[in-house]
Amino acid sequence: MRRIADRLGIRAPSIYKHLPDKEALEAALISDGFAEWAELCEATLRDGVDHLASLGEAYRSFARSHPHLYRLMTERPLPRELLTPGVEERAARPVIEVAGGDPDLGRALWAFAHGMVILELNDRFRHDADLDAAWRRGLEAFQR
Amino acid sequence: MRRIADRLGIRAPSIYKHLPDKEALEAALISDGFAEWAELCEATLRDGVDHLASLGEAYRSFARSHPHLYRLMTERPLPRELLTPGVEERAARPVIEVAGGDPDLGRALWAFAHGMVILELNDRFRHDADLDAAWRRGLEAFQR
DNA sequence: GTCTATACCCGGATAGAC
DNA sequence: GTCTATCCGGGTATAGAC
Repeated sequence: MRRIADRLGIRAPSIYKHLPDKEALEAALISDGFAEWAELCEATLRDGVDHLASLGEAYRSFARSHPHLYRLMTERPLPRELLTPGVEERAARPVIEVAGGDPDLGRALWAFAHGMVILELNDRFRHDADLDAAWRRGLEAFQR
Repeated sequence: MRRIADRLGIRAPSIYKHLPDKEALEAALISDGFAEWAELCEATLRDGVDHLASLGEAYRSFARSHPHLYRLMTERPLPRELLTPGVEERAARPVIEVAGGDPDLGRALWAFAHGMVILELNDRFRHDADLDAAWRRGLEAFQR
């Protein structure tokens, strides 16, 4: 709360005049994150050729552009009661769509993308690992 | 440190007579975790039929049996200088092996398994999701 | 809507006696 | 190798003046 207040140019206690507590602040950030991700997806699928590869690139790029937000969105159970209604579904739809409408395959694909991204953010791959190649191999597997 | 001391039946400061600091304690736990995982793998691959499916099951079961240890092993960069020499490689070998010796495919497979496991631990799947089915779909993709 | 002052809790770690 | 007492930094959150 103190660091966020710093960025806003105010003191931490002032935040509580706008939002009830930290959880509400997180929920607002997460809702915005889902909306941004959904827009990114919709743009990507609109004009892309290889939808699977494009979505993979978009996913990795989103996570690397907003690493803290990405963690907020994935590292804990979602505060669903506090989110903007419908954002979660809107964000999930493109991934299921690219999985041919199969929710189980969609979750497997999400798990692969999330695993690649979070292990990269956590610096858990060996530094000589070729992550582009790993992404390619994984997406190839899901292609067929 | 206080909670660990409680479990040991001593006070927190006593830990520092055995280990220099928290990082060293974590490294010791992580080394043990890698060793246990490697043994589990070696047993699994020794007598299993479908190696890929068996390893997937072993991975998920390991993570669910030791959720905090699993997080310790994956959520931050490894303190490699402090680990028992060779444990990381020994733990990684079975996954690369089941990926036909291809390190890139091995990393993709690891990412899928880690993604499935950590999203489950983080309670990030919808509660009506069929995780067994998602695991099956993902492993099928990597099978071919 | 902002501030200052502060309460309260929890974390890792150290000093020094026994 | 254990203990008690303590330090110091960090976190969220509240009270109450302006």
